[in-house]
Amino acid sequence: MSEAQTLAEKVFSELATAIVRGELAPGERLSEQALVTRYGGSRAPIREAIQKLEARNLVVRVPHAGARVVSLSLEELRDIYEVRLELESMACRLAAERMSDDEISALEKLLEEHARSIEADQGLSYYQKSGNLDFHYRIIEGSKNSRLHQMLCGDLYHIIRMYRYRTSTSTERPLQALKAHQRIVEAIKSRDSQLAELLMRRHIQASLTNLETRLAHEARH
Amino acid sequence: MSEAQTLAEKVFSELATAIVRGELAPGERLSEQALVTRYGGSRAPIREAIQKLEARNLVVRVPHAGARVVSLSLEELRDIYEVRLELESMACRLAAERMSDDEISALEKLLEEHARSIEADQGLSYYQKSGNLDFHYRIIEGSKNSRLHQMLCGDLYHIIRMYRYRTSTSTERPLQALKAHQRIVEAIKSRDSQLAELLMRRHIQASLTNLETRLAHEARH
DNA sequence: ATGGGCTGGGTTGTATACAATCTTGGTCGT
DNA sequence: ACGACCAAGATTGTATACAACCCAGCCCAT
Repeated sequence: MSEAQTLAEKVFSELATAIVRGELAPGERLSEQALVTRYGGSRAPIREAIQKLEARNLVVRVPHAGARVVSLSLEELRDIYEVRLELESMACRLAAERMSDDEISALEKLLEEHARSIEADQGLSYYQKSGNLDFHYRIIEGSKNSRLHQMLCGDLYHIIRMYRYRTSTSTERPLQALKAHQRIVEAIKSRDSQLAELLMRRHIQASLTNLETRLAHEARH
Repeated sequence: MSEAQTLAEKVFSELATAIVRGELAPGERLSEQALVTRYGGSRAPIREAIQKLEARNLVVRVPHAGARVVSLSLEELRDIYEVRLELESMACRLAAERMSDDEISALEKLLEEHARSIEADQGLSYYQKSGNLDFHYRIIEGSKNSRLHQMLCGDLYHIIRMYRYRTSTSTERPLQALKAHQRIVEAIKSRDSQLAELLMRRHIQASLTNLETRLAHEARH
């Protein structure tokens, strides 16, 4: 993802992916000593890495008590999705107003690739893991709002991806999602910002209800 | 604002207020050594404090080059306000749906106090500094969305307040703002979430244009 | 048996020392 | 004179050592 200019950044990066992948369970404690023996170095850069994780809301740190991998309640997760829903709808509206024609045509090509990927049946997981995010990522970039980009990509997506990991979307969703994406791009292409926002809102809301049913299903496990 | 359980938190708190108040100019460099001699302690807690500041986007840190107080371009400031506009409008919509009747009546009383404050002419500055924020703060809390609260109060408001400091609002605005606040509360009381959102959007947009004209005026100074 | 207090171990917070990197000033060459 | 290179100084990143604090387990009293 990024080149580690310093040891602290490197450790941070590795820990972040480990948390997102679920290799470190939510609520699990992060002992500085243990991390030192595992990743090498000394406690100073490890502490810095942990603090960077705290800044991105991936761990919770209480003074004199240590750091734990964040463990979100269903309410908190709902809160996050609620915010994401609003921000990404906003991003889509702005993208419809601000994306260049070149960016839009590049986006169309991306969706064509996705369509082929899905037909091949092989790239189903590829689409879901990287492609879907890639689409949303481009929309966010298209908003031309750096702070919005930072909030969505820096702070929220890690957590969302973390909780999406276990809820591998059903086989039906990729097609459904692709169609939604196509309609969104269509709206963007015609510079209909209101429609673009509305479509994105519904698209994300669908994924939210999807997640909720899965979480509810898992809760009664 | 908060009780400092550790030296790092204390230094962080002091530095944060210093930055917000403009005692540390945007772009000014923060030398760890200098901070040690000023605030006491050693470099470890100072570094931690600086990192906390970075987490809240109050300073920018580049590896091996040190930390500087954030200096926002007009575009970045516009981006931030754009996001705040959306999030706080959202908060107002949610507040209209979720605030308890008691909270709403408490809000009404707050506005009555503000009205008296303004009439007394004395509390004009009080209103602007603390009261206005207090109103918005209660709306945000009323949204019952913890992450939204965190983003608006934790990340965005420090920066907004930092740049509002020099642009002391004109004497006319408090009255105008109070009226807007009253209309908003009215909408909330009647549980008209759409109207509440719209009113809040316009209210913030007004303050945004106000800020923009002041910044433009200052730019040509 | 149960609840409260205390003590020992371990963890985090802080201080100091060393290494790696950047910056600044000067010098040299063109 | 101007620009590039180089070295010294200063600053940040990292390592190690010490102090303060929390937590678990045990003991004792009720």
